[in-house]
Amino acid sequence: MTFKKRRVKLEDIARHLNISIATVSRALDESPRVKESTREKVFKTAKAMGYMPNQIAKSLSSGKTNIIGVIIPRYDEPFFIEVCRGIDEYAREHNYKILISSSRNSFEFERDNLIAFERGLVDGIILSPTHETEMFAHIRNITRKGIPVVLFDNIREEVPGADHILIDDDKASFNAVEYLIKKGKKRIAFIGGIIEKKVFQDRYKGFLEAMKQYNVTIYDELVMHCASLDRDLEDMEIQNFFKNQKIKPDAVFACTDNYGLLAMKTLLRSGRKIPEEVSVIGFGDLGLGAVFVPSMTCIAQPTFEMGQKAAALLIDQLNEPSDVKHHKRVVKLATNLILRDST
Amino acid sequence: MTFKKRRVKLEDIARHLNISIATVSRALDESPRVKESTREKVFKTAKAMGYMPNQIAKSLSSGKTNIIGVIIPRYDEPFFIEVCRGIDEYAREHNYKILISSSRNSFEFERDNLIAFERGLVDGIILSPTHETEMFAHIRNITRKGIPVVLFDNIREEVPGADHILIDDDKASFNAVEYLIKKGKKRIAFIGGIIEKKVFQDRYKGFLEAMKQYNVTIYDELVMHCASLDRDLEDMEIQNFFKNQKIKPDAVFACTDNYGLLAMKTLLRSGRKIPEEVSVIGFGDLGLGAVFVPSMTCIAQPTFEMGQKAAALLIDQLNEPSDVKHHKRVVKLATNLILRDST
DNA sequence: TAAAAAAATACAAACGTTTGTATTATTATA
DNA sequence: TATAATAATACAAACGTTTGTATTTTTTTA
Repeated sequence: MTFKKRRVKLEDIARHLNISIATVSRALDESPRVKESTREKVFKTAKAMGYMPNQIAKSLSSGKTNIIGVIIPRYDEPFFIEVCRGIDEYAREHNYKILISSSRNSFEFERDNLIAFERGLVDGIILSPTHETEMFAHIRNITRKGIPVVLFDNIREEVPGADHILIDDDKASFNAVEYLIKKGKKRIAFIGGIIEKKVFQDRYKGFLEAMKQYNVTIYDELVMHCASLDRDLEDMEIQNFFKNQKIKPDAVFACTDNYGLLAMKTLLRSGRKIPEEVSVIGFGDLGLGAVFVPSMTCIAQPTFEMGQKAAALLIDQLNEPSDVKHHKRVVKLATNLILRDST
Repeated sequence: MTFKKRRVKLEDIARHLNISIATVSRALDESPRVKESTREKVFKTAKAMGYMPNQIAKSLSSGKTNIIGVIIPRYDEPFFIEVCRGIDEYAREHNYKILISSSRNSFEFERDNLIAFERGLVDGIILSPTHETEMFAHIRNITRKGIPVVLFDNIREEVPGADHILIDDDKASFNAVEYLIKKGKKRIAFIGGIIEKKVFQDRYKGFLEAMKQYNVTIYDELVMHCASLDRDLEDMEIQNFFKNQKIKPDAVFACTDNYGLLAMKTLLRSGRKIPEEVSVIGFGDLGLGAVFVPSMTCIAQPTFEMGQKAAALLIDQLNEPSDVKHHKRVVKLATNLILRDST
């Protein structure tokens, strides 16, 4: 007998106890305005009738949904998932839920997602812009409406009114490459990512700076920027990169941990010895860098903390009285070079 | 000047054009009940005033949120993320959003999440039960209220009214182990997962069946069930497993791809040759099985499709007229043994 | 050109809460 | 015991839509 019984609402409780809806509402809120005995009766009846508050009605009435919208470029990137975990953890502790949307590396999707979020479903937004995102007008539109926004990871342009969280990619790369140079490496290969992406520009910059500062020759043949957005294609690209090199690199600096692992795989399969003949450093410590044989040296980012911090900044904005002019904050997080067997 | 201008609503458009709210609403809906010229005026004004419909009000009025709630045991498991991607893809195509919540491998959290979803925030729920989930009463509570539910992956008990999606774990394991046996392996090690989890019980069962059917000796020392819920601990457990074995396995069947990779890592580091001395098969093809050197043979599950199917079943339930008695469906998906260098 | 039919629009209730204000019931004070 | 103070409750508007029904306007028909 699948007869769908109507949801119990405040009115039902009120009618049953012959009191007003307002009193029921206040009783359930433990307001001091209702008599102890009434409150007890209401609780008992609510439980007996299986009352469940209607979140939507609550939200409409209060103007708050307690949902944070999160937009990331892709799901199949442990970095973003880990950030989401951080956001989720902090959010949950503060009574917020998160609604994750992928922009699928597309500016169009990013904008559409943003517009969807603008319809009052979320109280605030945490966003990691895609590499396609050149114009930030769509984000400014949101902040201008007074909707709190926190940006992270790939920020090409600062948005007035939004908070920003970044990694010092430039410096992190510099340190890693410097480390290779000091180990005596002369032919250092660089595997970058989509060059339109600010983080990859910065990592490249750090590489260049270190090479120049220590006067190490940069071989064009040993520099590539991965353009693929798909795991399988990345693999192909990296294989091709190493295939016909006349100069054999004695070190590889890869701008993601996946690139690092793919490089190691390709090198090992072509018979090269790691780290004896060639060292490898990856960026990020979420893939299987620690499990790979040999394990991979890499730059660890505080990914989870990044998410937590993003959530913290957003919720902080949400708690601001609306007449306070929000002061834009830029948070820079530090990285950490983890030495393993590949160097 | 951060003055928060009030959201534009239907009323504002109505007043501006001196027509009724109902007409504005219908005009924006392209209802045939409004005159062409009126519709045009409304659209123009809406755009000019920057109107954005209020999703919450819409939901309250229509009784639909167009949100699907998804509960998974953990985020840091590529399997679940991939399923979520599948759900998201299908959902998005059908104008639904997904709200993901992690139960953190805890029954308590799972139940709490379910209760949160019961508050009318989501139209339906897709859930993968934790290993702790023995009682399914909390899920039955939901279906009884007429809220559509689809379960996947770790289903210990069928829930009346819910749809179920599973993998034929038993058979997949049987086939993999049979493959090892036919290759002539005599000392096959088994690395299982939390034994409370139905999927791991089934994978173990498949292993046992194959071993018995072909009369291969099962060495207690070569069988373990990983109990950890944390990546680092898993690593330790597996290292310990191999450490003091008197019998050296000539093959390893691991119940997740991560276990498989950890096993390969441990074996390689202790100087064993793969596949010459020992073969390894993993379950799942989402980690770096293809990137590892040597690459890992594994049982591939249609993870993304699983998510799509789950969303499809759920949305199908949502579209059912509410008086139709829903017929519970059980969908079983097939797996595929991918041969690589580790065997 | 008046009545009937059709088209366009307006009205008002509903969705399930919250919350400010008004009212009633209770207790304290003189 | 009448009155003031306070406690408890009820009323009603508000949140921003949707939608069934009533009303008005326009068009068609005789």
